Amino acid sequence: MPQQSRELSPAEWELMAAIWQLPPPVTVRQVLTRAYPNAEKAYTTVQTLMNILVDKGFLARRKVGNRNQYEALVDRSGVVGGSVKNLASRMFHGSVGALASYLVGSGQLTDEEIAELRDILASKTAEARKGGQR
Amino acid sequence: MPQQSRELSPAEWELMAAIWQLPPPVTVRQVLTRAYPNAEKAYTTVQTLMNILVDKGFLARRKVGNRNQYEALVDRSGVVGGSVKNLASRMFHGSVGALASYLVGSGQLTDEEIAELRDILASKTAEARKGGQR
DNA sequence: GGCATACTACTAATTCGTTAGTAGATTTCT
DNA sequence: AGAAATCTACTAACGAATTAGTAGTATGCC
Repeated sequence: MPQQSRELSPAEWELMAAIWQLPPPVTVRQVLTRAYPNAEKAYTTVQTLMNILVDKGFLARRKVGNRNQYEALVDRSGVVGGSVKNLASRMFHGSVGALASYLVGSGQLTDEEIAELRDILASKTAEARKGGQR
Repeated sequence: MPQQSRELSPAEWELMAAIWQLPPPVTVRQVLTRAYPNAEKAYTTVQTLMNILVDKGFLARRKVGNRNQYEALVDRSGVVGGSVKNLASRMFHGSVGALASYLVGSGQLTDEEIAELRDILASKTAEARKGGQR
């Protein structure tokens, strides 16, 4: 039975990234070609992984004729959010804010990125002020 | 031989978090007590993991008498940085900035956290302006 | 001195992730 | 039609992570 919303392993992420780029539904062949244009992985490897993703509840599989078609059951931002929360919980006692602070203070951002963030935050702040607290 | 700067697994992180809190050097017993005050893990489990951490180059082990003492060889922020880069590379094509943007835009931050970030960024910006472009 | 406790080194079992092969059915090409 | 390619289902194998037990040695308490 399908387990709910675990985390994507690195190899699984590579496949899901390709699947989110393709128009649904997708086939094993399409995912293989998109994710590994130079056949870095074997067809059956991708097949196995996609079936695991079905078991885990990330993909739906539908047999059309005697071929399988797959469709994403989760969207990218949801999975990203889960992974981020996971990282934050391990490293910052679950505080996404602390993770964000670390990033900003870590010196790993370019000046452009810092400026961009400042703008985003300015609009957020304005928004909060306008909307009030609900 | 000691491998260099891989990533910490979840269980390994728990131990390192305890080790970074304790004054060096530490013993297995100290780490066990700190990380698992209610004996959630067995003594030998922690022992095994700490020896693995030595193999991986995260800890140094020194035999004093016939007891082992351990000392961290990496600091917390370095490991955090590595994990963050790792996450960014998998989810945002390696862009830490994109990860930061996602965090700020994701609605996972409280108003206080947003305000705090805004302040940090403001000072960063001022700093950059003062330093000028070299 | 002897019993209990503690520590070390070693081994083991289980699970998960990753990769891919094989067998058999089906489809397609010539 | 017969050969080649493709697809599915199943199996396998290996490494890493996690957890812990056992045997042996040393330490400390009464």
